[in-house]
Amino acid sequence: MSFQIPRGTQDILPGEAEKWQYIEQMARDICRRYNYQEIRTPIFEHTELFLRSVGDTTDIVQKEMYTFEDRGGRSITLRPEGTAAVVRSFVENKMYGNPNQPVKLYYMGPMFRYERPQAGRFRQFVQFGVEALGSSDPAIDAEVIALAMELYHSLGLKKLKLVMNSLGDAPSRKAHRQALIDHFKGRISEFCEDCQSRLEKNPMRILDCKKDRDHELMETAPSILDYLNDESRLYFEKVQLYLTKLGIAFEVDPRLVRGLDYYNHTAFEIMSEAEGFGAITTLCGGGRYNGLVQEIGGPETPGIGFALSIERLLAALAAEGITLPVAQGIDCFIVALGEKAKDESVILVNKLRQSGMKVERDYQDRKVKAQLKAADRLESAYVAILGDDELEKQVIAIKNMATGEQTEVSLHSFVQYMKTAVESK
RNA sequence: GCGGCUAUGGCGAAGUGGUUAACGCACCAGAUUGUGGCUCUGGCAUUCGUGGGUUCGAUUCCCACUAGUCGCCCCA
Repeated sequence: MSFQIPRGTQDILPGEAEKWQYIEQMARDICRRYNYQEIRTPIFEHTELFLRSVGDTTDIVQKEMYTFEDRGGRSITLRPEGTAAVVRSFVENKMYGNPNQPVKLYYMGPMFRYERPQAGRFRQFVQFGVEALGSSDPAIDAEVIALAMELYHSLGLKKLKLVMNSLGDAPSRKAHRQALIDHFKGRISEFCEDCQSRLEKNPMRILDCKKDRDHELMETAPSILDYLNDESRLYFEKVQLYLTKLGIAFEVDPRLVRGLDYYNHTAFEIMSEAEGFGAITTLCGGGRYNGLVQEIGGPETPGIGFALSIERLLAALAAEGITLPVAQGIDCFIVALGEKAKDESVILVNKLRQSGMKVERDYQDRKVKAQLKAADRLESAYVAILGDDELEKQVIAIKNMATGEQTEVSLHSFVQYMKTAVESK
């Protein structure tokens, strides 16, 4: 074997690609109805953008970025997530000056993270995400979450869990942070190495630790929810109220901490609860990032968004045994026998296609039997057979593959006959 | 970045330190010289991920590499 695909990447082959198209189409249609517009940004950005936005203490920045120097000596990074670039573009193109606020955007495309591949984890994966910039109305938080849920529901997923938390605003976080440090400080030596280093850098993440989750101090640790100031608390309550009014079930998990530094207030994850899904169950993650636009050099602008992986969405569909209604099969297969008939079939195939039908023929010089077999394999609804006999009479035989019935129609009425047959099917 | 398991034809899968590598599916041909889905017959891996080692001999034993897979960390 001379070449193989790079680790953690995948070819999406025919048969599978149709599912992607179906999902993408569904996502676009939902965005249209929610009035989110597509934005396409480059696949790479200046490294500095991600250091600033994602946060240089995060795992993404510390060990997962595809960073390289280009020929001009610039440090370039393949985007590990979508929000940074959208915000960069928002600022660079002065979308904050757009009279239509908030600016509601969506994107779909590959992201890159240098990781060990695993079930549901790839080095190149596709994210669909939305960002709403310019509003701090809790209704937009609920709208963004509803949009994600609608996509999953419209594809038939049922076994989902929406988990919510509020990370609060800056003063709330600061107070909570201090409370956490005070809580763990005395006995931090009883915790894992990671947690020990988290104590000063980001004590909130200790709560998220899988290793030490049973430690008694975890139970009694101060919850962010108790440290939210009035403004933050009311905001979170309003988001929950709206979700409830929308009939979207959720649970509040005060331990939910998102991996990127830029989040505040609303944080949420949508997870699959399907049996045998594997270790990674997060389908979608998102939250509010009110300081990010300013961090990137724009005016103070609130924002909220989410990102979800199409790969994991497909895995969730598979886990729930859902088959997407992707069209398969063709309308007509033209079997041609003999040189003259083959010459004629070139034209007939073209005519059918131009009138909207999905049509195929033989290009392998196969015998009748094999051509019929090929038609069967392609799940063709009809087969049209043209040989010397038919050519002489200026007719063509049409066989309904489901019933086996066969009739002859004149060549000049062939296209019209096929059209009505296919449409009435 | 760390650990477990795996690597045989287009796919699934058995197998043994020794001159012919099961089987199933798919595919091709024929039985049916102009008609598919069923049946029958035949065909289809100078070769067992790559490289090296042990051995008289390795697909089978050992090592490395690569890849897949599952898990840890973390995330989408």
